[in-house]
Amino acid sequence: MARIKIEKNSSRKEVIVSKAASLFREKGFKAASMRDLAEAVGVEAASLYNHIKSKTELLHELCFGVANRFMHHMDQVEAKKTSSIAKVEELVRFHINEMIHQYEEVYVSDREWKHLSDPYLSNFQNQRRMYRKRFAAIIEAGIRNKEIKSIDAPTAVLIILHAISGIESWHRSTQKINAEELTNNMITILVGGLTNV
Amino acid sequence: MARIKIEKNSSRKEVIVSKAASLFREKGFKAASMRDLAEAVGVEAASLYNHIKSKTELLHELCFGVANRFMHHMDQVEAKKTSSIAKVEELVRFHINEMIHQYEEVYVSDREWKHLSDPYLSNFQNQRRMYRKRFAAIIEAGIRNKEIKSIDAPTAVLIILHAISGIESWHRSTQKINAEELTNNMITILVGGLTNV
DNA sequence: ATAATATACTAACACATGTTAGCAATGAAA
DNA sequence: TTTCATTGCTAACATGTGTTAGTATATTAT
Repeated sequence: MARIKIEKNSSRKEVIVSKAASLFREKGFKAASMRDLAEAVGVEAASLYNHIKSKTELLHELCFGVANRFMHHMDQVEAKKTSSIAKVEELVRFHINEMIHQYEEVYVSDREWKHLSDPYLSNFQNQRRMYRKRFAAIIEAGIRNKEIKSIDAPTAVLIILHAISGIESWHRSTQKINAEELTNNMITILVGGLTNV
Repeated sequence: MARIKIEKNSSRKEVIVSKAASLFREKGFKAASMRDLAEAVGVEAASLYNHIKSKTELLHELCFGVANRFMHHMDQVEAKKTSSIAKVEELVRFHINEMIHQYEEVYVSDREWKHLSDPYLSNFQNQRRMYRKRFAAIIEAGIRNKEIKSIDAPTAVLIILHAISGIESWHRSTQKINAEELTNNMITILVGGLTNV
């Protein structure tokens, strides 16, 4: 009988969620079937239900796992007593890092949240809106004290977040520059592009 | 009997493709059913097949329609005798414009092409790769003659294209700044961020 | 060793899906 | 008016889906 192999400090459910992340990223939530997932895990489809409640639960776990990490990081950044531009850079660096090292989950959370259903859907959308509002507020503070170019803050946030999600293409490309170089280039363009000269 | 209404200069098939764009954007290709589409068009599902060959054909039409427009525009821009930075700006403006005014199609082409199947899939991916290569080449030319900051050109392309696709959020947001202002802000950050000072 | 719990399997269900066949109504051409 | 191609409808199909029931096996605790 094929059992799900676990590393130490990880439950079988976590294995499933992790494989789900990779599958949902590859095929999309709707196109990825529980039978696909079962095969990736090395078990029959029905067996998955000893560990999870539903397919949607997998999406919850992924989306809110990511959302919570970002929210928590935002708390920390806001609490700091650094310049606005330094805060922006720290947020950007965190995003880039997550997108590089927690690629699958972050990607899925970003692209597949549409398939959540209420009340999770509304909840997630609210968190997202809040996060962006707080990000924009930091940029606006920077504009007021002349650290940052006078631009529309929500637009800047939109550009930054989506630009970073472009790291998806980097992951898929065959001739990758290394991660550090990628980070530096992105910081140069995104943060450099905002900074007042 | 409910007939598909057509405006002048547009076939019934075009009406279907257009409604499909809006539906695929809203729900995703996989989650949007032919019965959903039929309802949006005002007809029974089976009737759609008098006009189209398959659900996938709808995706082809959308993806390659968009890809062809962008390729054609790239041809035009390359042929010009302007500065590199002017070419970049023109490409960016075109993208922004398309993303504002042909939102549904461009969005679907960008997010749902994964569900194409070979040989269309490979073909589409190639076109995409080519487009980005040509875009990067323009930026590299700009770097060589010092118009543009010395950065990794493929990374810059990745940032620009994904940032623009963020206009999706603008479409969905309730408090939109107007389109012209949005365009100017994006040009400022993206093109301004590249320009050598 | 025995009991209890966790985990897997097979079989099946109810439902949604894309699509086809065959036929009826419509509009344009003669 | 008759003819013919267009376009619509109903019914049905084969297949894939998420999920449950019931049962067998493996692991852990006593």
